[in-house]
Amino acid sequence: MTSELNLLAVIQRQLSDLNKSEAKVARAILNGPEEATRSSIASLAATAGVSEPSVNRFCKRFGATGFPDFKLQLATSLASGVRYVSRSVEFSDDINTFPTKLFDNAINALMTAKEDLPLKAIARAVDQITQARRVYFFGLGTSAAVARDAEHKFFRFNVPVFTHEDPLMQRMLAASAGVGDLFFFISHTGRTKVLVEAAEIARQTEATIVSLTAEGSPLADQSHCCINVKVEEDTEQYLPMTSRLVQLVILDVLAAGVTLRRGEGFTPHLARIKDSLKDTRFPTS
Amino acid sequence: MTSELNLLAVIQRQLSDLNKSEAKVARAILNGPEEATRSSIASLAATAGVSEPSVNRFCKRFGATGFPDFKLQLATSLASGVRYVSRSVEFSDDINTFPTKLFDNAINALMTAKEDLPLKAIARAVDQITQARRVYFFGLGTSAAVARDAEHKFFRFNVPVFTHEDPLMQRMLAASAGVGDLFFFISHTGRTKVLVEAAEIARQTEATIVSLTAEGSPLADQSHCCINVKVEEDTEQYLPMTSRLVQLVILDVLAAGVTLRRGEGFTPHLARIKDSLKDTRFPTS
DNA sequence: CACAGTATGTAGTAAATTTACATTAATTCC
DNA sequence: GGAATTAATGTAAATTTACTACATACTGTG
Repeated sequence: MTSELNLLAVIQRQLSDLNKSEAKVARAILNGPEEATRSSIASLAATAGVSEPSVNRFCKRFGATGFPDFKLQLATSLASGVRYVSRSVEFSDDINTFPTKLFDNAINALMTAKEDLPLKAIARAVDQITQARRVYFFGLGTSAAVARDAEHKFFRFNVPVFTHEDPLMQRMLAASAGVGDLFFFISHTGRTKVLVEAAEIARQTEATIVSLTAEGSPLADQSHCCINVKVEEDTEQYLPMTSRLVQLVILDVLAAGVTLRRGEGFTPHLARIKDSLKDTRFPTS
Repeated sequence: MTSELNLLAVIQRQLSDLNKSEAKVARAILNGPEEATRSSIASLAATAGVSEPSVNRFCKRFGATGFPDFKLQLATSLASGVRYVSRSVEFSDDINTFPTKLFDNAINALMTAKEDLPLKAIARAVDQITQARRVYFFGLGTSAAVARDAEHKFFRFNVPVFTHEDPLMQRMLAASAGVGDLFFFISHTGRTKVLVEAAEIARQTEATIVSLTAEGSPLADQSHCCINVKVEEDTEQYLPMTSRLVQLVILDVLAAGVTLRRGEGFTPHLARIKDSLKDTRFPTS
């Protein structure tokens, strides 16, 4: 009866506590959830390689009154958009399956991140950015692109923003920093040597260090304010796919925070910037 | 089978075109949709004051294979329908509300985009990237950051990838293109003049033009293959916040597609690149 | 090794859904 | 306006589906 938002995750979590045949059922469902919603108890039992009552018992174990009720719950849970069990792309995937998987993983990551946002750190970062005289966004690799995005966004706020992908430039700027300078480091792992070194250098000045990175990492240790993003990146994947999405949205949040801090009087300024782009575009038919 | 976004709306719309008893069923369902998903065909027939086959016919009329299938669709539609309200940030928002709103909007955008992905265009783009000798990712403004991200990702695939934010460089490279060159243009509006011009120039060569942009835009017109992203950007917002997220995930999809095309034999190559980054990081405690 | 307890399956039963057909209502055409 | 035709609805039987009670097999323990 407890309408669980997220049935697949519950099943996944309890997988180890299940009986042999219940586990078979669980795996069959996790393998093809939407197919399961369309199956009869007989066909699902056949797919799982168990008897029909085993399926029925499985359903009751998960709080349903019976198989039809379970299917309903499953369908509802699936419809809420996302496969909560993050699914990695297999070589057997084709064009009909892997795009959806990647989108699901992305959505999943954002939903998970939304669950416990580090609001205090965000609020603090907004304060510090608002007060800063100059803001430097530093990242390397994939995070460089995130930094670049942040630059474009924050540029709108009249704050002098700078980005540099070059570690040497990052070091030099860090070394010559002073009061009012804010260094915003972006890194998924928080362990990239040259970036951490730049942070260490900046830390010896009067500058403020903010980072968007993993909790407890060397980079976090160097920061006055660390916005901690917990995203379990699929380790089979060879690139941080989902974490950068979360980083981008968090930067959106910071940007929105700064705008709100500026108050309504600031809106015309944004409008002016937007208008200035008008002539660079072909008019809409 | 056409998974309709909002079944109740469809029923409401067709209400006048229905037979007497079908209309009774429709009203019964509209009256208590979630109750309907829990009822048997008999009890719903009783509530509506019609016979069981009438209910069955009603279900088939709305594209279901039968009553259970209809209930499933209804449940799905009810579960997903709720969160389609995108909420914009107000000046009255505080730290507890606006971060969630921004995350919701982002999640929404991805969910909506996932609903109808242009799979044919994606498949085609994967083909063309796989075959290309060289790939150029071009974007301006926010899309430049997306292009940069794509560069990092696709670099892993042994394809020579290039990005340039400078419109002049973009023009020159476009002009000197030839067979085997692929230009991948990224633009939310598809109307940015200098970018469209670069596309026009490239179009006059033997190069392939792929774009990730709005359907029917000038940029799309110049492309051999256009991946169409429909995201209604909140016009009150002064920046394309959500569309770039969708663009990024679509580029992930393309990258995954290319990897799959390469086959399993390619995995060691990716692993080698990953290993090469090892020494640039502080080891995990 | 036997016993208790649990897990799983078999078979029968009840329920729900669908199909085929009969009946009634509505519409058309002389 | 009334027979003929077509569509709409309902009845009842057939079929599929799900559930229950019970039997068997398996697991672990004294």
